[in-house]
Amino acid sequence: MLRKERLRLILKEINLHNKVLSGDLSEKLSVSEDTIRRDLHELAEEGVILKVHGGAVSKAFNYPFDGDNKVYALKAKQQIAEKAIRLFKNDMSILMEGGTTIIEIAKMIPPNLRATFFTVSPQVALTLAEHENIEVISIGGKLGRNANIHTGASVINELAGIRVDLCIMGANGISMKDGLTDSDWEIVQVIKAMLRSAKKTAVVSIAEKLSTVQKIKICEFGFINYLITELPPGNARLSPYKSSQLVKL
Amino acid sequence: MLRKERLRLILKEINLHNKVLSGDLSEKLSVSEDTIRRDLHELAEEGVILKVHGGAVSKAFNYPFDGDNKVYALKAKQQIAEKAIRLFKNDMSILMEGGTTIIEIAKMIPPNLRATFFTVSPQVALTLAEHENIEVISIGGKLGRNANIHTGASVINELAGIRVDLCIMGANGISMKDGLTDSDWEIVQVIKAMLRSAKKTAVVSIAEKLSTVQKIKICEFGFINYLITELPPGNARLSPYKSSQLVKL
DNA sequence: CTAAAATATGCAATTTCATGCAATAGTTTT
DNA sequence: AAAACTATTGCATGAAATTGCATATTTTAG
Repeated sequence: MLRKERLRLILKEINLHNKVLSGDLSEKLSVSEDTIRRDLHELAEEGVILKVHGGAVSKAFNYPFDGDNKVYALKAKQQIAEKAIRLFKNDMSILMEGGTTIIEIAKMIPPNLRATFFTVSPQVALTLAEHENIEVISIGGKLGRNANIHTGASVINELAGIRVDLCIMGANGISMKDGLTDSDWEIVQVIKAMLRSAKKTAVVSIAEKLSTVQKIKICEFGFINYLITELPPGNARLSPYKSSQLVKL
Repeated sequence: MLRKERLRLILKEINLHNKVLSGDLSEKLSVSEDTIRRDLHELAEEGVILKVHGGAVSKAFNYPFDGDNKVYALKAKQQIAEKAIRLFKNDMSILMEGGTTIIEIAKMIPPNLRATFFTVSPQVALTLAEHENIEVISIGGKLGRNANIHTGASVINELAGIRVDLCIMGANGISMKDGLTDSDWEIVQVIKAMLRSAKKTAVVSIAEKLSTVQKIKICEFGFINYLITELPPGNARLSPYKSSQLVKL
């Protein structure tokens, strides 16, 4: 059998079943596993499959959402993400909310970080799943209408049962006087539960949201350990925000 | 024999069988392998074939799909989706597994359908979320490494607590003799739990997977109410599949 | 942490390939 | 028709590709 022929069969098998094991292919195609590995390596180089320990998986299956969506204020959010990942250390457990900023953080996690992530956002879960060394646990529940966040009593329940080192959350309104606020009651309930589950909490937000207030209160600033914006920590617009334990990044 | 004539025969052979071996041709046409190689080289220069180590393959043979992130056998999966949504009625509760076929179903749900969907797949959840009138509930848990499906004890637990009208699932291996099979133990556990939670079960699969068997058994065909492929229900390839309650779509 | 599985890498045996060369066949020119 | 010339072919040789095995390393699972 020609090598090319074999490569094509492997590709077909992967597209058909979403994943293959080197051992199975070796048996089916009557070549050594070494050869299969070399084949998979080549297909992965071409970018048509995704090689994993033990075999390979279909790429289309793993990235069906690599879309065209433009993110508002992407650059600022990436700057925020760069700062946020400095808080991550090996073997931490980290709870992530949802939103475009937090997805940017998830994308930017260094590949060698070894940690456990909890999240209430399917998008964040999928983004996190692309990293080899991290374990992803979705807190499931009713998918909220407005934001793509799991909400409802089951989420609150599950969150009550976990304890993480760090919680990363966004906030729609940030002001020193009124604390963190949002406009969606369901989401506020979830965020409150997240706060209770975390030893430390970081709030990420583009500067544009500073000094804005939404209808529903999440918490006072006293509960927040880190405030991360795209501004340098010394910027005048951040000077109103201070509390005994607040660190600006 | 004229060289031109030989070239024509070689090309015909490749178009017929999608591949040729230099050795075979040498024997069949009574010329040395060197000559065959020179012939193949020339045809490859013209761009009509693809020369590979050991012989040549047809150009169309090279890659079965064109794009980057295209779904394999998309058209067939869309045909399946069209049939599957015929099972959906207002006010049903429906449990969906994951996979590219099921995502196509989720995309194709009619906008006016009013129903509750449960799913163990973040991607399916997000796809479902685009429909106004349906409620989406994620069954959360550890995100599996191979497929993007929530797995683990918590998923089994949660599934044990729900009862739905219909379960839509894929299967990697389908055969009348061995029933439904898959290759991932974690996923099989989840699917088994899904089966227990559903009053009726539909299996969707492209015809290519028929008569294939994977390592781990999910269940016999007797547990399945609907088998949905892209083939018409009367197709001969479906005739082996029959049980007292099985409906083919 | 430890043991088992999977992987990467170097190596050797085999097969296939490219190239130069000479012999032959076919074509053109004289 | 003979000479000159070009194209084709087979063979020899060294280069390159392919594959399986041995071994060291990495990854995974318990």
